[in-house]
Amino acid sequence: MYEQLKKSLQEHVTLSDKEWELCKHSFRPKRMLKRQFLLQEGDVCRELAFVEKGALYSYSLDMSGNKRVIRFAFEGWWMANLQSFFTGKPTRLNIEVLEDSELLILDRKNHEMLLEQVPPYERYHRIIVQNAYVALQRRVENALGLTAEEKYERLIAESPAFLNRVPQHLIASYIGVSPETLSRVRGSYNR
Amino acid sequence: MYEQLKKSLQEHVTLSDKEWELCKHSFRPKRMLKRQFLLQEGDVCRELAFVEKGALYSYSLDMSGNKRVIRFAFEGWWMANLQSFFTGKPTRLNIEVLEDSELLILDRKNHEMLLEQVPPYERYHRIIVQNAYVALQRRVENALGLTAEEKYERLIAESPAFLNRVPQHLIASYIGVSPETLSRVRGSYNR
DNA sequence: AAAAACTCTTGATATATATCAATGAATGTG
DNA sequence: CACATTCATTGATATATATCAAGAGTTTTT
Repeated sequence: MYEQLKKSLQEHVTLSDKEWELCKHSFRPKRMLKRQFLLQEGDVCRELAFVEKGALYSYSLDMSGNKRVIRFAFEGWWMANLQSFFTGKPTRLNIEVLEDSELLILDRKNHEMLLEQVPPYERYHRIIVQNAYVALQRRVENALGLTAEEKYERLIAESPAFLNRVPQHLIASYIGVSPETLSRVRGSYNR
Repeated sequence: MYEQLKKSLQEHVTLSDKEWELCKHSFRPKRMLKRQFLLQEGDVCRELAFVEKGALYSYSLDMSGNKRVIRFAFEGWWMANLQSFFTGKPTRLNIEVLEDSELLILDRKNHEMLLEQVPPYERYHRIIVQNAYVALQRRVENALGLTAEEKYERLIAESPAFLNRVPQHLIASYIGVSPETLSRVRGSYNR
């Protein structure tokens, strides 16, 4: 149940057994089924979720009620709305379960306790957020000013794993094109 | 010369006098003039820059040679290409001086020394990157799927300071529209 | 097994925005 | 001060992509 978490921590920092036990017991396991919501628009995000198994995605709804996918999270990834988590303000985002999942939930109090008590945990978190920032910046570069075809090519190059696990219309939303356009881009690809 | 840096640190963490001295002396001051380059495409980013005074911006060049603005940095902000800084690989970005500037430069060795030696510095960095991540995610939301007019409205709402200090064509690039379109959006606004 | 809901594809049309081009204003430079 | 750059505006046109609409194939639900 905690394999992915342990693996993720060990990839970036070294923990004593005692530190690991303290981390481990700060999380609460939670199973969720496809289509369930981890967070809904208007809620305050009070917890961080670590994905042990399965897949989640977050999105906002535009004025016409269309989903605007923000990001996906698979095994070994974190998911939350950090803005709401840190500010305590209601979120504009929904987090929905894409595949039946096993999550490890960490509430704010425990998160802060770990940051204080376990220095490698704070280091881990710095590195994780750093990496997420770099990836996100790359995404901004790919979102602005590219054609639909270029966006799709870059997705294939940079995040091929998404293609097998995520419905095409969510991919379309993620790269900021309509589902029809993505379908046509893919169509012209096969010729 | 170190006012902004001290202010930025104190906003997020508490440092002993000794820790502050250690931080301070790890930086190297550097003056730069408008149009000079802090980093050029193909270079490896080996330093973090903190802006004491002035303004910088980073951008990549698309296939047609047009600038694609990634971000701006004013007093109290950090600037670097983190991807290149952490991986040691050559950057695709240019960092150019927008207004004559006073920078504080921190090389990788000193950065890592501070992370090790000064716990509040690591905490500061975690928080800074966290905040940058939240801001960047907001930007992705604003970049994808909005009309030119909506993008401009959100920029006014969220980063009004940019408008006074940055030429309009760079703003246009930053929000991902052509300079002509931005000009027209602004024009229709004044009526 | 039938019905319902979801997903992808394909076609026709509309539209927002890029592109091309010219002009004038503002700014910097020898 | 003349000259060259840079910058913003405006018009005409082209084009990529959204939107609207229908149908076929899947998957899910009852």
